[in-house]
Amino acid sequence: MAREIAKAYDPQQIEPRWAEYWVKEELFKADPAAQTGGKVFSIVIPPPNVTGSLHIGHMLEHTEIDVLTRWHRMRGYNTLYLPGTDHAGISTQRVVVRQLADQGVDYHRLGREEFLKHAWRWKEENGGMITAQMRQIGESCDWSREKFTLSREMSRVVREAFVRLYEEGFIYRDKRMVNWCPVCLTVLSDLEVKHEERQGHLWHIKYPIAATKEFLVVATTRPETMLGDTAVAVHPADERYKHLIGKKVALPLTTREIPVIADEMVDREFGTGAVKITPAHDPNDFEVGRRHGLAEIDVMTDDGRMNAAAGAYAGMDRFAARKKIVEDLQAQGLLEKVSDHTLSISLCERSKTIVEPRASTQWFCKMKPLAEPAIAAVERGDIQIIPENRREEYFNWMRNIRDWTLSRQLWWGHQIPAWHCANCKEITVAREAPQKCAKCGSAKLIQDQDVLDTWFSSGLWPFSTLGWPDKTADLKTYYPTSLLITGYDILFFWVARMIMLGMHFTGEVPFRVVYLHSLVRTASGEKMSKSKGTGLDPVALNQQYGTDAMRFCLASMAAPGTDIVLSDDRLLGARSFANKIWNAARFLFMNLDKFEEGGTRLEELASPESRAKAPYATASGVPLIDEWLFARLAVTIESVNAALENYRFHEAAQNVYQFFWGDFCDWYIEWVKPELLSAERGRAVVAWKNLFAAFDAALRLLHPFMPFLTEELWHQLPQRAGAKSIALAEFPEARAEWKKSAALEQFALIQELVGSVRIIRAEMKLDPKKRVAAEFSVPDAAARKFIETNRDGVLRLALLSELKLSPERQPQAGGAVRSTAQFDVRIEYQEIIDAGAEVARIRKEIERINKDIASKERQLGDETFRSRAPEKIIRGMEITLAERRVELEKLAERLGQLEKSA
RNA sequence: GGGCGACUAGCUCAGCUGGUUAGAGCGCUCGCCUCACACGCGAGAGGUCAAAGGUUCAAGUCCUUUGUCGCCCACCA
Repeated sequence: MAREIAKAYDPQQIEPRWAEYWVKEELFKADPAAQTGGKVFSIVIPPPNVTGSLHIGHMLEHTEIDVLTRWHRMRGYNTLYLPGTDHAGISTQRVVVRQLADQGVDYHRLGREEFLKHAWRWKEENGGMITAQMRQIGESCDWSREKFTLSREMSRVVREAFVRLYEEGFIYRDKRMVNWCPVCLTVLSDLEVKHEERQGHLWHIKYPIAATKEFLVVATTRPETMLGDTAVAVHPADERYKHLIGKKVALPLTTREIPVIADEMVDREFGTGAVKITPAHDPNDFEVGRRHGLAEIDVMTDDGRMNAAAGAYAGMDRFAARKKIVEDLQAQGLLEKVSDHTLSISLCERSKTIVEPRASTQWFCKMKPLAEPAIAAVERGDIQIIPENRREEYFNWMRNIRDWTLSRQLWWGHQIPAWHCANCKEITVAREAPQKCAKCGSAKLIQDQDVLDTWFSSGLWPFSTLGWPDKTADLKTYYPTSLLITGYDILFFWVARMIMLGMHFTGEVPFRVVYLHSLVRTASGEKMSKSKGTGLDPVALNQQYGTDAMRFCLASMAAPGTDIVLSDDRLLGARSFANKIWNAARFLFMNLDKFEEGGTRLEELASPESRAKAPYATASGVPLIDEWLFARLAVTIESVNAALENYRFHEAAQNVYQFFWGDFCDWYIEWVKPELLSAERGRAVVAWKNLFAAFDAALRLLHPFMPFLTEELWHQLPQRAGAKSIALAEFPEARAEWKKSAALEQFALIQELVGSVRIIRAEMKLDPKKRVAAEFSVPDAAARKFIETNRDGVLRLALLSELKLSPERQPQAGGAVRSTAQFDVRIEYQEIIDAGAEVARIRKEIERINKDIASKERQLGDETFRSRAPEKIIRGMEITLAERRVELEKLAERLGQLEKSA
């Protein structure tokens, strides 16, 4: 029965149906009992960045993940998603903090419990939204697992990991220089600090030398920190200052006197060669201070204002204080000069405020010993990093790794499992809250208020989600996982730490392959970001183009190594492709009744046994066109598989596109149309069977890329009883009996035949409806034979009224002629063609061929080339050369005729 | 200061381990509303592969230098 489907593909009508269906039917639920012959594909999924909604970057990532997962699933793997961890903890907090601020609530005063209530509520609401959006874009993963993240179970895992690392001596507590954000009121890891070049000043300040009228001039970019100076350092070998070492200088604006010390770290060339030392506010100075036993005077408050130690400046904002101090110094004549200076400032990645280096007591993790095995694993190839060039980046960072600042002064996150004794200050690190202090027995224990960097728990994800520290069946089956896909921007934040922690705790790598995808950028090349307002909204694009189009577009642009700039053009192209598929299906559906009248049940054809029978033969064998199409299909399947195996999504997409549009639609459907409607029943049925088989295979081939569209069409086609989803159908196999290279060559010649007539028609500006007679001269007898068998198709596609075949080289003049090495075609037509243009064209062509011939003759005549080049290249070149010569000869002949008749 | 990447048709980009006439999509030109599709069909124009050297029988592809743009890392006051 003929089926009506809409005239154009409307994603808004189709797509919403399926996302929920997939999840409801639990199509993507891992099945450890599945008989997969040990074929397991487990994939670690990065978290959606829960700052409100998805952005287009997620689309790329999840398209890649989903393509690979569906592809594996269709090929009989037991597949498992490990949904990404909540690294969004901090961004969640940021959003909630902002919202609270809008309501006039101070986050820091709120307290942990109260704040978490707000944060959880927000996360419930928005987490649900994210899940819905993920569904909408075709992600079939069950995001409810994400709730695991901050659950009690996860806390247990995090504590376990923390305590173990502590007991093994990796985690320690220390006072040292850290990056402090005065707005977020927390310490930041090095990775959370961004650097920026800014135009600043270098203030030269005169420090009076005690008991003299002299001054020692120091240069600084941050005058406000001078209030915390506890020394001035010079280079020990600096002749200018040697005599001052050990002397004292008066610290201006204060009553303190500070020593002049000698330290190698001073660069004699920079500034004045004398450096003020502020151990509490500068990393270098901190080191120097420790070496020389200097006091560490912190002159600032947590929120970046001057504290009591700053004397008269107490209470002022650090930048206001800077201004005032400079003014005061000037007033006292202690400011020698101010010069311009370009400096690199440190900014908090989130609040964009200038980070204040501060000495502070924090929790740290020793990284060197964790990094070593992680480096070795990548060196050995136990973990493969793709693309290759990121390996170096990984090594570079890992070899220069520094200890990791674990603690954060936030309410949101996993609280550090350490308890401080109110009595004796002893710290107890434990899995569960201890009853009393191990040292003094006091019961007055207070848990450390700090939380762990979210990347700590994220780093445990590949095994914590599988049940670690217990030895679970999941862990055994799915760990090490097969693959991690993520953006290269979190290689260090997340990937490196998962490798280090994974190897440390499980003794095995957490994943075999790390595929680092590109970042999607805006037209102006910026990284897409919500906060900058440069992100494309996937939901809006969804409305505009459809998810399948978006997915296909992203996949086709996902060449590894370079970033992606998304454009409307590409999206439109992908939408057109979706529409093309839809319409090809529409063509099938409109004529289904004719097929079914033939007595074959379509649903029978959809069985694997029937699929093996394609292509079907008529009484006279399998038609060339069908052999050709299935040969092309086999080639396409093979290249798609190869491409996906190597994460070359763009190649896979391109191959599918080319096959479906170029081969299936443009040639196959056009060619078999009349056969489908043929009065000859048997022939029509065979044509339909093959068309159906090919289309069915093409749909399955396309499914990983365009899940919605293919699911819809697959359901529209009759399927066997109990068939649930195309996602569970087999991915097409490149069957050995499909690979007919002869058919590929033969049909290629026919395509050329048709093409050459079309060229002539276009050049002569023939009325498209006007059929003309063509004369082909084909010296090769075998070729003449298969052209003869396929005469009808050529007649139709080339719009010919008549087709003459001769074995002779075409001698006659007149009409329009086109030649290749294999054949000539001549079209007789009374209207005179533009002889001048034709002559010009031929001359140009001759020139090109001449060049080519000359270059090949030169190479083939070269003994070194002949002795060194592979046989295949030489043979190929000889054949091509022979063909070129024939072409040249024909062109010259034709040119002669034209010139004679002119 | 280190490290990495990009530079190929008007535009956006492919081109994996060097190998016969460098590709695609969009745009443009010409002709078509041909009963699946104008989100379409057929044809065409358009490139000294950023520059200069080098290695090689052979270079868009490997090496060196230069230029332009971008990114990442780095505690120089």
